[in-house]
Amino acid sequence: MRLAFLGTPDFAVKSLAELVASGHEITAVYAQPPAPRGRGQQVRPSPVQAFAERLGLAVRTPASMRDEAEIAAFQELGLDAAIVVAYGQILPLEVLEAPGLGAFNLHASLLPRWRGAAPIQRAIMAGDAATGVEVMRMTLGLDEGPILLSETVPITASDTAASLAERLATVGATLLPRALAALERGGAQETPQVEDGVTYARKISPAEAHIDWSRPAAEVDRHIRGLSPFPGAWFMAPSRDQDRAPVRVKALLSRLDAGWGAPGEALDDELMIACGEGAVRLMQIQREGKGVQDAATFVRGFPVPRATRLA
RNA sequence: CGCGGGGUGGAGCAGCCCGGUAGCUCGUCAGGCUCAUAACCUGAAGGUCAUAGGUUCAAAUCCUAUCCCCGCAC
Repeated sequence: MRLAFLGTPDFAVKSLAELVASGHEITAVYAQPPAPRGRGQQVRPSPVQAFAERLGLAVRTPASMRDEAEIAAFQELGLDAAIVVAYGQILPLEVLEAPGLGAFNLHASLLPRWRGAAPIQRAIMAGDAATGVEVMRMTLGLDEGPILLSETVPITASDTAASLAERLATVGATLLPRALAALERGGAQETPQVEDGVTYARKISPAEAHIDWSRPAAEVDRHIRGLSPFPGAWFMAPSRDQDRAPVRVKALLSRLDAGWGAPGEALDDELMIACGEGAVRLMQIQREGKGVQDAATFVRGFPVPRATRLA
């Protein structure tokens, strides 16, 4: 089929790769414009753009798909279908209706649960036992279109947003060629979303990343894993010298542990921290301005002895 | 010229502000203890303190330049 692929981050790269591998003609790849990123704030292309260019695909990076000329150019492509995976822009109706078969989106949740921007993080934070990926037909409403294909993916107790996203991206990528194959032979079944159980996955705000040790350990643990690695749940740890300012530290991986104490109190020398109920053990740590370290390495250079109070 | 942090024995860090040649936790090696051990005890090896200049009686510590590394809200 003659396709356009719209996507931006790493999550979308596997999908594009699968579509290419399954022999479809990728007429154009759309990605968010290159933005200043990383050290030196150099302008770098997004993962999808970089990948597409390596394959020699035509890439367009319009600032807005609402632009008249962009819409016209898109309509000129003569597409059978458009595939959208984490593109990062709301698409106007003209774009959704331009391809003969329509536009389809890969979404990382079991709709109608977690419509919106941060479904993976929200699913972990909410303690969902499973989530999934779905291919749906795009409509004007936010993630409200009918579902073509769906695959459930369990969430484990050691999943972080990163590890779960990795699996979802892999599974999701395999769904796209299947959906297209069904569409091609006219056998695609589109099931409207149920009205019940609609939730919205609000964008993660930096403010909510601060760990509240007074919450139950299960919640703290999910909070840490759901926000890992981005933006990273954090807390303040007192410096070795008392007269030095406390240090901001991110917890990137944790697990539940058995222990009780005042919220935020270290219950041993190895980062078992008391919560409102129970305790968590921090497994992976990142100090302000530093790289990621496992707990043992971190503690060697930054002791957090029993009875230390974290905030 | 976007911003910030850093380069100290194999690892992670302290020491630098208030100059006087190096410390902590771990690892390694040897010996001991133990039924045994990643546990414990004793001892040892291992560092031109990123590089090059400068100031000074004296620099990891102050000044200058260079190289390299790390982190920046999707």
